Amino acid sequence: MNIGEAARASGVSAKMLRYYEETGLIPPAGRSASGYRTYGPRDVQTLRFIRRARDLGFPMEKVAELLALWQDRSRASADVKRLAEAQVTALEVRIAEMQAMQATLRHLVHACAGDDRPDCPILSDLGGPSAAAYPSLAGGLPLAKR
Amino acid sequence: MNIGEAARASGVSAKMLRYYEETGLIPPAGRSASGYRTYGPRDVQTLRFIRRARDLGFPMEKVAELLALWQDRSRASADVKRLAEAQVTALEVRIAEMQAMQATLRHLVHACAGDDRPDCPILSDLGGPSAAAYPSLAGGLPLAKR
DNA sequence: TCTTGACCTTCCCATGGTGGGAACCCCCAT
DNA sequence: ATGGGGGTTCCCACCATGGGAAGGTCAAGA
Repeated sequence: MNIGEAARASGVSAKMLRYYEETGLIPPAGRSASGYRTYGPRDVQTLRFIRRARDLGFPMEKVAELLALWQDRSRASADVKRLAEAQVTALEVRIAEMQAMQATLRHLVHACAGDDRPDCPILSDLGGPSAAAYPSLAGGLPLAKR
Repeated sequence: MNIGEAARASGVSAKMLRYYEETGLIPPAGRSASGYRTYGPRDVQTLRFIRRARDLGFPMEKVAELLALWQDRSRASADVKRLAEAQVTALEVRIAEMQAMQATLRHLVHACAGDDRPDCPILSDLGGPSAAAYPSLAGGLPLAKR
């Protein structure tokens, strides 16, 4: 299989395949005589594993750990579970942060007339000197990706 | 006020202050004879506005729009409200994605013994050929920032 | 007056994952 | 032999932020 086919079969883009190889997440693929990367069904399986772990929100670093455990036949399932639980917690934190933002926003939206007059509690709140309950310490929130 | 003091007073780091200026979000600050940037209470208020909008998860682009509306005395509150509502929706989407991940993860965690044996449904699921309900199309999720 | 330390300046680099695209090579079918 | 659809490497951009180097400035205390 060439890189494009492996990408289609695994759901990981060719671009990412090269990147994963470069960063050492996966070992260098074999090469054809003319320098093309070649992949087997086993590689595709590994890539699918990675893809799914990413889809569950694991950062690359954790994906690497999961991958290592997956390939270690003498692993303890407790180690895997720990990673998964940590991810659940990480998600919880992020979700809570965003929900706090949402609560504040909904409150403000509710108070805004939304007509053609300039008075707007949303702006006065953002601009005001008040200490207002801001969810601070949030993340940059790259809203919308892929 | 020098940049450090303005940073402390507004909650925006000096680094970000320079960056906001560079990208045109805020106009260039005045300069002292020796080249130091100088800020007044009004600037601090603007910075606090920006900080709060960021804390509500607005991306820079939207912050710029909010800022423009804030400074436009003839704005229609409807425009502000629209922006805020869009942000609520954006957050909703992200939250839903993460909750889907969490649901899948919790399910898997629940099924894992978490002892010293190697058998682990989490790994078999990630590695398996099954189509399993993966929340795909999620974000990169830069977990943990600031 | 001189030193010291806390401040400021600009400039470059890194992050995390991903996509875009240029410039070039290779393989197969017509 | 030619064209199109692969592949390869390399660099750039995103978004918003932090880190740090190299050097100029300011104010307080000796």
